[in-house]
Amino acid sequence: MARRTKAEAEATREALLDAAEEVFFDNGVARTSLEQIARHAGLTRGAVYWHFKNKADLFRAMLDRVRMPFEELVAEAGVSHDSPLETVRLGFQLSLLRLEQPRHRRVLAILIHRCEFFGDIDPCAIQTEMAGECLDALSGYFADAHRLGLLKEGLDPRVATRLVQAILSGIFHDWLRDPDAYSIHERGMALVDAQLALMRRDEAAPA
Amino acid sequence: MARRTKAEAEATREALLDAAEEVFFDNGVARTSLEQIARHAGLTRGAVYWHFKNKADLFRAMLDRVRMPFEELVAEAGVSHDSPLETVRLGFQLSLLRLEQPRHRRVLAILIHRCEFFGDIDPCAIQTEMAGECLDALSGYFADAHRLGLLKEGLDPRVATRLVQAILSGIFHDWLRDPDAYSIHERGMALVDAQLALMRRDEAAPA
DNA sequence: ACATATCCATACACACATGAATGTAAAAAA
DNA sequence: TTTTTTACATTCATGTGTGTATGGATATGT
Repeated sequence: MARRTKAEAEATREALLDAAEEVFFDNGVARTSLEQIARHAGLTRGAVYWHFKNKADLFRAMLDRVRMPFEELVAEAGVSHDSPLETVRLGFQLSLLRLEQPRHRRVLAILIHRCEFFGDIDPCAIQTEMAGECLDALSGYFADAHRLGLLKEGLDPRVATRLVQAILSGIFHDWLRDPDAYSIHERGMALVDAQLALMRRDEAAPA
Repeated sequence: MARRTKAEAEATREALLDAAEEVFFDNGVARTSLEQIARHAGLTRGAVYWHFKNKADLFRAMLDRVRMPFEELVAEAGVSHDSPLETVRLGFQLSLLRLEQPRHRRVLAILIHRCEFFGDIDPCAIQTEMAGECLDALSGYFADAHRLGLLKEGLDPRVATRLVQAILSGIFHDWLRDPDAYSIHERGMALVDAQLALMRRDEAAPA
């Protein structure tokens, strides 16, 4: 076929990434060929190999459309709370809200449940990286909370950090196995609020 | 080659499963051929196709060597505690201890991080099933704890259940991404003990 | 002791995915 | 306008895995 204008070329690139999301989600990464992705977008493998080096490169590009670390979410919201515990709640809320967007839901489901490492892609390492960013942010907030005397007596801020991180990771994985079963935002916020209530120092006994 | 005795045949079957564990763990399920598994066991694909119908069947057999639900662990321990919260702690402890056995560690790492669905195997469904068993057990224990007035005032036993389930799921997934980084039993028990302490009703105010 | 079923190796046919090579018509540069 | 890139489609060569069919030697039942 003929050459397209720059805007049209960018549109087909996006179409390929959209197609990749859908086919990867339905069939798994390993079981889908580049031919299937191209045909699902109404194109051929020629288009794929023009825009991307290979399957791993396509996969990376697909991930790049959705990644945004924990702290940027809070920073982008622009609201700076006086209490670090409220900041944690906000970060939680923003993270869960983004998960309910179809694109993020699909891509993360692919990353977690529908691919294994191939080429130079190691989904496990990517997950570890994302979890690490989240952990660093949380540990900072809980260290502040501890300094301000907001945590329950005898509660190590590092333990508090790991508890909340584990809860976030847990509801994330559990929900991702069947995203249509319930709203992760709704159930997740109920759990964080309950947990934060448990970890907060009793109002009757200020520092 | 020649026919083997029944014991020898069973031994080669186990050898194939052992080889499958190692190669699946190293290369991922999709990227490993039955040829690789056979050669790693010092055999050929003929042996594989004799003992197993196909790769999915081999995979299922590999899983069957390690599966044991949450409640059977507690029942097998034989210790019946007066407090359901202690029972939860025991179940947690037994689960984490089993995870540190090399075989369980490898197979679960394969199930969670190194395979996507293929043939009639859906790892996601298997995970959901395992999580469901765990959730059912926990919800029973926390319902009992609530009836006995062991939980903190205002703490819904269903919320408590989901919190502990999320924590278990979270530390499980996080640890499995890098099992050699730390002991899941050690860190996991610290978290459960902290969480149970947070959820227990204060001693000063009995029911 | 004989026949047979078992346990595994070897060989074959088939499908399918990859990556590179080539073709091509239009957009962009000159 | 002419030339050169661009943005794909088409074709081809190669490798690799699967499933099955076949063979062969021995353990096992009778």
